[in-house]
Amino acid sequence: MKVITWNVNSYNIRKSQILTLISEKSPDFLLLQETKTDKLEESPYRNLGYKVYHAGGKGRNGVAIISKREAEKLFIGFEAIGEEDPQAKERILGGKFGELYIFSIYVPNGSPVGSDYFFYKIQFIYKLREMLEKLFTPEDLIVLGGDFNVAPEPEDVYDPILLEGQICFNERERKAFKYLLEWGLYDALRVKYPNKKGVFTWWDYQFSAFKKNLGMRLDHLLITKPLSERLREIEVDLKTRGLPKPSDHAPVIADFLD
DNA sequence: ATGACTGGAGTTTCCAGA
Repeated sequence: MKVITWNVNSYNIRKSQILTLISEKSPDFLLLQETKTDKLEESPYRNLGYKVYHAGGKGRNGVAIISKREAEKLFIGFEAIGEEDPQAKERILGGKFGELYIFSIYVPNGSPVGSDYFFYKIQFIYKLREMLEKLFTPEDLIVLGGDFNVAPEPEDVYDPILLEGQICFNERERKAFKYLLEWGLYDALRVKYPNKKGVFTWWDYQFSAFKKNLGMRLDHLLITKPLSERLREIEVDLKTRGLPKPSDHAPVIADFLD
């Protein structure tokens, strides 16, 4: 079973790259973030044998699940914990696929540090754990994939001294992210590569950051223990980030034993 | 040339992204 998560930074601009990724990798589940549209077409994916599930707003946010299997149930926003948060409805989309639960997540950026929006981001991460507690147990087969906008450890940014305290790499965000994991999730990349340095998923469009590998690891596949035991391989798709007119994020691709 | 941000909304500029 192959699962890919990718912040595409606009569905419309990245459409052909998305179709290429599907053709080349044939994922069982493709999780998209920042579709930045309220309408996501279905026919190109139907033709390739995929179902499309999308929750998005005009010009901003937007999460999708493109799946070979049909969802038996969908989870949108924080409805499971009784929250009527309109933003969350464009940032959280989950589906039940047999015994698997797959989520596409787009955590708010939260800039600037210390602003109301920053605290909204922190709360958002705590609420994700609350949602898991309400719906599941850590023995369930769960994938939380997406752009979490948090680099969890010093190895996950190109310069931890320079970036300490900045957005996506400060104590409050790392603490919230760790608390989410402590419910019973494993950071799939670190399951396979616990100490590997220089693995990033986002590079600024400016300053030739990708060429110099000045990036951060913000996109994650968080999985429960039974899935971590089935993790075969995981990689960041640098080729897609290197294409002309790329997203600023690279896809993260994981393969599990069936 | 040792280098230059992108996308969306909606208008010719601003804002968010991270």
